[in-house]
Amino acid sequence: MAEGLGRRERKKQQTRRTLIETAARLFNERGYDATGVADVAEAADVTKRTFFLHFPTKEDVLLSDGPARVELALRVIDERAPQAPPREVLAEAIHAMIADTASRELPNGMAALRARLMVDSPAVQARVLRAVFTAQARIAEALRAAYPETLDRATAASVVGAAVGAVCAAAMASLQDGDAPEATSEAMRQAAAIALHAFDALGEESR
Amino acid sequence: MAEGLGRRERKKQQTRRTLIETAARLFNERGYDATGVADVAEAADVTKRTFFLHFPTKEDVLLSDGPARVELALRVIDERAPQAPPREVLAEAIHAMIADTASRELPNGMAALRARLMVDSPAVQARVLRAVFTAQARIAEALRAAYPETLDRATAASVVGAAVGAVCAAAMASLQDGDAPEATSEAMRQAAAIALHAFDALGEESR
DNA sequence: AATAAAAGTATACCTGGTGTAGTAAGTTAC
DNA sequence: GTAACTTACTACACCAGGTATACTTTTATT
Repeated sequence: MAEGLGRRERKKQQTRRTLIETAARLFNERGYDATGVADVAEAADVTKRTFFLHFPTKEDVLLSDGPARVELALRVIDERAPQAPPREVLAEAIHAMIADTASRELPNGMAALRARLMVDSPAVQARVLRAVFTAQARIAEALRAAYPETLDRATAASVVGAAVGAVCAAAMASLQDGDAPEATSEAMRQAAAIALHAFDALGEESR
Repeated sequence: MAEGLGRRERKKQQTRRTLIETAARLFNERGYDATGVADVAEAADVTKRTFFLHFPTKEDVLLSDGPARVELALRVIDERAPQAPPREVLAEAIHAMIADTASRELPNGMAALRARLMVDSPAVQARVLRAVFTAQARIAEALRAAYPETLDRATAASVVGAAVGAVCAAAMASLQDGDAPEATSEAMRQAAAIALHAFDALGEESR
């Protein structure tokens, strides 16, 4: 996406990629807490200050694909609503995010690393949860905005919260059981299916 | 609870209470980021080191009642399961937590302060979400353990994740709308009712 | 009264993160 | 082609959250 953006932009993206890869490698080798930002910068041959010009915190280097995934979900909602009913639109948005995670962050091992670091680093766990929470809020708002007559804020927040909460909890449980990637994404899909029954609680016209 | 525990323990609890009250007051007056741990310690007439002997991080001083609330939910599950069906047991546990929040942390303003700080301090938001996530995991495990034949880990994680996710999302939405405390707790109860329909997705014997 | 345990003190230190000013490379205009 | 403008990056000083260590003082035990 957007390739020919001049040498300056290309070098910037290169620095960014190098920082991400270097950080992932060092976190893997030495552990998260034992790897300082200074170490990552040193190994990537830039200064510590440059790291923070690319990522607001140490944890954010693990979340590079997050924003794109949220945009994906918002695009699905924008394209499918309000022709399709809320339940189907939300289902498709959630499934798009699950598929995106499986295709972009399983090959390079980023999802697995993040899941592992989440278990034994409070800071990583906190950052990931905050990203999920923010994404959830944006999706809920987009869904409400797509059906302004039939969905209020609290209801939209509830059904999206239920879906996202269920999917995340199932993913964590699966990963802690040591499941293979395919088993984990299947568990996420099943959790979504279960949570989407929250729509059964709503009136006919809100589903 | 447990009053006569000797002068030493009483003084320790007194120091702890003073730190909590002082921190809450200063956060209110000057804002969270503008108040350093050193300031809180100074105002409470102890050293910075003493603060960290009572609370592992600056954020934790806002979460003092959290653990007790989780224990409450676990006790409800322990007492009511497996006689009552999973759906009812989870509903009662959630309602107990909502009621406890409303009764213990609305009078002293702690809930309101925490909600406010959560909005404009990433660190507070992160810590609160992490606490919720941990609580959710413990409740899911307790529920699964109470019905070992009929609930697997992923399913338990899904329904609890749905319920907790919905309640939290609804609470945040309500608080950001500036609702009064009673309106917020009502929104939480409604969200729980909606999310508990996730049980409809399960087989007859798992509900 | 003597001893042990534990809360709190004093102080130095580490690391994540920011402010500021400057350099050098890349881009744009003449 | 060169001058002028941007901007990614550097260098360095600094702050706040959090930890390690060694010490003092109060409470509990016998």
